[in-house]
Amino acid sequence: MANIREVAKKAGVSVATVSRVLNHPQSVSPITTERVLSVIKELQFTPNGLARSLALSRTNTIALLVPNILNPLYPQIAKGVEDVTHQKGYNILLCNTEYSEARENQYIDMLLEKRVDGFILTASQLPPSEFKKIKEAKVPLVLIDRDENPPENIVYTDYLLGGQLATQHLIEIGYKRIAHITGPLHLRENKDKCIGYIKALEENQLSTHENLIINGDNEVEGGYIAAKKLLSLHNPPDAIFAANDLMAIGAIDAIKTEGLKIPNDIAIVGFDDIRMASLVEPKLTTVSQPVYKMGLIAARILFDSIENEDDINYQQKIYIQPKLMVRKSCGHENRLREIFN
Amino acid sequence: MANIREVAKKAGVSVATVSRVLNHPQSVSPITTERVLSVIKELQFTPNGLARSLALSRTNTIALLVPNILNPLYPQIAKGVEDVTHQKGYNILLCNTEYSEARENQYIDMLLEKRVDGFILTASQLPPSEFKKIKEAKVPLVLIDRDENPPENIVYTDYLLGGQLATQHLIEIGYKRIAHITGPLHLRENKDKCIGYIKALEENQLSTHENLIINGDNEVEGGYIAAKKLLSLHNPPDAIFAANDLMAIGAIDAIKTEGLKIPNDIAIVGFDDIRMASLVEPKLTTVSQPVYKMGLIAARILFDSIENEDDINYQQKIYIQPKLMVRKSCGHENRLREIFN
DNA sequence: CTGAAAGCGCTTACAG
DNA sequence: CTGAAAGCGCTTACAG
Repeated sequence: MANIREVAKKAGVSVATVSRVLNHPQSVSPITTERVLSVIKELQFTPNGLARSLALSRTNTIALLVPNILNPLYPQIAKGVEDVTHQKGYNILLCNTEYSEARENQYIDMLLEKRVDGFILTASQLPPSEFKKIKEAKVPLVLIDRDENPPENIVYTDYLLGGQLATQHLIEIGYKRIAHITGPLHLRENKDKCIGYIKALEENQLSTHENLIINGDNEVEGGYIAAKKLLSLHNPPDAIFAANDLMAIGAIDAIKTEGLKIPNDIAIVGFDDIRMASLVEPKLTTVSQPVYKMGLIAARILFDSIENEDDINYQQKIYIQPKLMVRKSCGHENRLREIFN
Repeated sequence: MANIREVAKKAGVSVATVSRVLNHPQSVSPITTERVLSVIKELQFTPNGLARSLALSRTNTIALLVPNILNPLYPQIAKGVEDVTHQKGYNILLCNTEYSEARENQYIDMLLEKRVDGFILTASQLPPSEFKKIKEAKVPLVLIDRDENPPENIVYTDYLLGGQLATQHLIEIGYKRIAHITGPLHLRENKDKCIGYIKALEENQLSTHENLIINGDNEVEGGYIAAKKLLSLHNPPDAIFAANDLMAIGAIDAIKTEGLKIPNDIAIVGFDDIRMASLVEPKLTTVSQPVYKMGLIAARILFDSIENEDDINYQQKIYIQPKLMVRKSCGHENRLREIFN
């Protein structure tokens, strides 16, 4: 492949001039520019971005780490990030951490070597000490749904509020024995949802029952298994709040296979509002977070940091308000009817 | 950030030795190695991958272009690619082309400048002439579901067979007026599905009706709209074959809002077997392609090419056999009962 | 408006 | 086992 030297030679100019034609065309005479451009075309010269990045200390590439691209949440975030990134002329290095701290760490090292201009970490598992590597390399960083509250740029959904909203809604409809299927509890977002759930119960003088709180894995299968367990209780719940939609959908499946009706026999509320939520039967009442927008926002914050290196110590913290999407699975219609009768 | 020169100085060796410790440790004396390693740790030296790549002409990065990461097919492909890629110590640059030839082109130029070691293009829209850019740069390339049959490495599902399988199945159950909602017809895969559909009808002496073939957009919404149109026909179909599951799910939604029962009033078969397919009500009969595996295979072929540069002219072509997943939405159970009664 | 030259930070063939 | 030096392919401050 042709390099800048060959272009310069063939055009009868210095490599400096070729470089200027590419980067600061206004500083080169039109005649020269034209000549160089035609040689570039003739030789099909594609400038070497590695050399360029090495000289400029800028790669126009950012890293996006997600725990599991198969969870429909993350493609939405990725899309949000990409829409900003593309418009800025950047590329995204995408990594799946599989919720593994080791893999996340390993990827961060690779990415640091590749000199990415910034990081967006979602649901990061890393101990704060590990962020130091990134900070010391002076690479801007944005955390989405980090399980703590470190001194970094963050975009965080108020999951505690979300858990409250879901539970409060079920309480208002009239349910008394509300179960909760949690996500993996080492992630703060899941702890927060659970705390919100308990808080709502307590605020309404409802007692919490330990056997009504079951751990799930954030997957359809986990929701299925958890719901089966709940249904086999001596005193089964009359409603379930699942910490994500995937589990809620698994729970719906389990409930149906037991021959029970939703919401008549048991109500269910999810979390995330993935597209599937409004397509299952009955349509799932769930807590919605603007995931695509969170990707957008995270990317914008990241570029803020990239473009203002001086502000390295200025952090932006965005807290997202989740919203309840009332559909069919919570049975609010039936209950209203009961009340009116 | 420390560079290799500072490490060398502090360790009292040459930069060559530091480089060797990093890349060929067996060629350096244990004592020296240890000393260098400790300085590396002390200085928190992170080797500059750009410089390394520039010297080696290898970036350990491949590009993956998808038309729309929000379509659940593509995260599965991405996962397959990533699993191989991670194990090889490579990273993925992910790009969303939005089915736009311009955007795809633009990304390919950026990626070529960044000197990626290989490309995986899914559902590429590019005219063959554009592949030349990649070929001339001698960058290995694998196409997944490319809309033609170019002289490249390809992984292609036999969509024509898939279309036949779906339609044949409906015919065998006993349906006579089978409609087809197509995907965008400028993509070969959608043409192929449609041809398969027609072929199955013809092979069974069923006539095709132009108004039973409706264009869709591969999205839930498009399926919804298309189904509405079909239902409003003077002589509506008794079964629908949708070119993808998203549209099939949209169609199910439309059919339900019309107060019709699936499959009793009208049957439906989709394509792709996305996870949602087995979670909607009724569970969707669909044609399955092993998408994750296709990602794996594509990545393996790519690494074959990357690791055997000499074989640049040797192309692998993998044709994937789709499989029919019979569930509830096609009504095969009801029909069987009819036959037995 | 243009060129010569230093610099970005690595790797490795060659010589010892 | 180790070092000096050339090379990878750019950019830009400096001088003209």
